Amino acid sequence: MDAIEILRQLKDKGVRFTPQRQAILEFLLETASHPTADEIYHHVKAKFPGVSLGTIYNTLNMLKEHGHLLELSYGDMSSRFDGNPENHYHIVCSKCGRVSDYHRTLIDLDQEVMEQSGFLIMGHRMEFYGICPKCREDEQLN
Amino acid sequence: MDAIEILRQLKDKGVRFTPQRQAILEFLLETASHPTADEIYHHVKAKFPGVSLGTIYNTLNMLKEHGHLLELSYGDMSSRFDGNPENHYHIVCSKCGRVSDYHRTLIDLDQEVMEQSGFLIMGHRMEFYGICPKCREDEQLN
DNA sequence: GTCCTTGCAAAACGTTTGCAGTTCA
DNA sequence: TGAACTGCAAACGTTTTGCAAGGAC
Repeated sequence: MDAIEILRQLKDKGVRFTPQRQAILEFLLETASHPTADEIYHHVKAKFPGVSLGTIYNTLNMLKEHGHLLELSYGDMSSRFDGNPENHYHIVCSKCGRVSDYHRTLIDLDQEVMEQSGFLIMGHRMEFYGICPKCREDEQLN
Repeated sequence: MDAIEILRQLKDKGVRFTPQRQAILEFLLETASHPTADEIYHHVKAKFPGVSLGTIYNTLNMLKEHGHLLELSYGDMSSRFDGNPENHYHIVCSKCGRVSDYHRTLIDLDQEVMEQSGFLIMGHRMEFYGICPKCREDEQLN
């Protein structure tokens, strides 16, 4: 599903289609880099020099509320955003902060957790923490 | 392992044993509530009226660096801290923000991820998102 | 005695809010 | 036309930093 299609669907919910939103969403869908709000801001600014950070956050929060975006936050740095929020997993480098995707079909635990906990489970997130190959290489050189 | 034992171990790494640190760590170990820094601050303040928030953060960061603490952050609120960071899982209520533990021995994925990704995996975190029983009840009443 | 830690205050940072003007439907 | 959105700037809450005084070892 591309940016235009998603925004058309959102129109039915009273969300307006604006060129800024299109640019933000297109960038999120085409990148696999889990960008921060600031990185999105600078990228969109190339096309729309007048765009503001407030608009970026406005759009990110709107997309998050409608389930088109996953926010990944880690106490020591700004949030990163993942525009492909279907169930997949992340590997976070504790040294450089890079976030990689890990593609693998895991067992479907949601149903089991729902039955055991009484929660109404909407989704899940799984993350592995470690040192990425590049940082391990750097460590060996020093 | 209790607070005193952990702090004794840290002494070998040049970390000083202070009563404030003991109080913070004791609270983290005895509670299952995943408190925020501010909640820890107010709790410790009962014993040490002069303690400052800066000291709380100082201690939390020190414990995190030494692997005695897991920081759980969620873009829309302040970080929560888990003083029992061995592998277990969380269920986060999207309405009230409460974090519950989910105890279950999962398959050991770390080794597999390590082989497939080239990362040196140190640990992982798994979280389920949904609505807790109390909030579901509240919804039905309204 | 040394160096780490504390408490305090100020600063920094990411994010949100308020508002006047603009744009989409 | 009217509600939603934009850009800007100010505000907000959490976390970090700088520094002088105090405490652990």
